[in-house]
Amino acid sequence: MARNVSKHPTELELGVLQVLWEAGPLTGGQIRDALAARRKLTYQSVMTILGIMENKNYVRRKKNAGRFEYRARVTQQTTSRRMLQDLVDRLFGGSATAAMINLLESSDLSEDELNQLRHEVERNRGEN
Amino acid sequence: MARNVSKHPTELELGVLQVLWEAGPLTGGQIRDALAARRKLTYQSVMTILGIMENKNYVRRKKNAGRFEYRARVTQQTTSRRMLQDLVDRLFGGSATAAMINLLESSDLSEDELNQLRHEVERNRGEN
DNA sequence: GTATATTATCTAACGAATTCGACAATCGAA
DNA sequence: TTCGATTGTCGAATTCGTTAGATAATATAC
Repeated sequence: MARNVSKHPTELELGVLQVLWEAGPLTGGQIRDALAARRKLTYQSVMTILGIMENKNYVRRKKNAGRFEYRARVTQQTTSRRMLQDLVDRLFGGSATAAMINLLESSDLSEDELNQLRHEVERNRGEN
Repeated sequence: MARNVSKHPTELELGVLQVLWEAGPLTGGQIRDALAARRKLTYQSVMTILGIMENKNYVRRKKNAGRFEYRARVTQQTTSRRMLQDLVDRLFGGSATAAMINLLESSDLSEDELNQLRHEVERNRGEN
C-alpha cells in the first residue's frame, strides 16, 4: 500500500555523497556548509539525512576528536554506473547503444569529445 | 518542509506511459491488463494513477462509446531524452561524453553495436 | 429484464522523503 | 569560568507516491 524504498540515492542523498566524494571525511557542520551553495539546510536537516544514509549504508561515521566524521561507503564510479544502468534498463530496454545514440543526438559535442568517443569505441572494438 | 514534485514520470507512471506508447489509446481496464505482467494492480489503483497523470498532463482522456480512452501526451523520445539528460546533469556534470564513456566501459557491446555507434559518431563529426 | 461484470469516483491509509524545532551536551574563547 | 556557538538526538509536520476499499453507475450476457 505504500511506495518502496528507492534503490538509488535520492536527490538530497546524492548531494551529500557528492560533497563527501569531493572533500573526504567531513563533520555534519562541514557538510552543511559545503551543501549550502546548492541547498540551504539547517544543521538538523543535514544530521537527519546523515542518519538515514547511515542506515542505508551510504555513509559511515567515526568519532574523531569529540565529533563524528562522515565518509562515503559507496564510490562515485559505482553509484554512477548503477544509476545510469538502471535508467538504461527502464528507458531503453537495457540497450546501452540506444541510450548512447539518444545522447549523441541530443548533445552538441565538440571535435575533441567526438575524438575521445571514437577512440573509446575503437578500444572496445579491439577487445572483441 | 516537504519534498518537491519529481519532474519526471515516476516508476509506475512510466509503466503506464510505456503501455500507452506501445498500444495506443486504451481504457483503464486495458491498461490494467497490459500492466499486469510487470505489476499486479486493481482497476482502482490504475484509475487513481491515471487521474494523477492527467493532472500532470502526462495523459489525456476522451470518452469513446461510453468509456474513457487514455492516450499519452508526451512522447517516448522526449521523455527518454529529458530523463537521460537530467541524469547526465546530476551524475556527470552535464557531460554526455563522460556518461557515454561510462556506458561503454560497463557494457559489453557486440560488433554490430560498435559499428552502429562508430557510424553515429562519424555522422556527428561531419556536422561540425 | 434481471443478474453479473465493467467502469468510474471518492476517500483513506501508509511508508518514503524532506525539513526543522525543541532540547541537551559539549566545546572554545574571552 | 561562564557564556555563546557547535554538536547531536528526538519527535513531528508535510507532501508525494502507491495501493485499494466502498460505493454507484453503466454496460453486457443470458
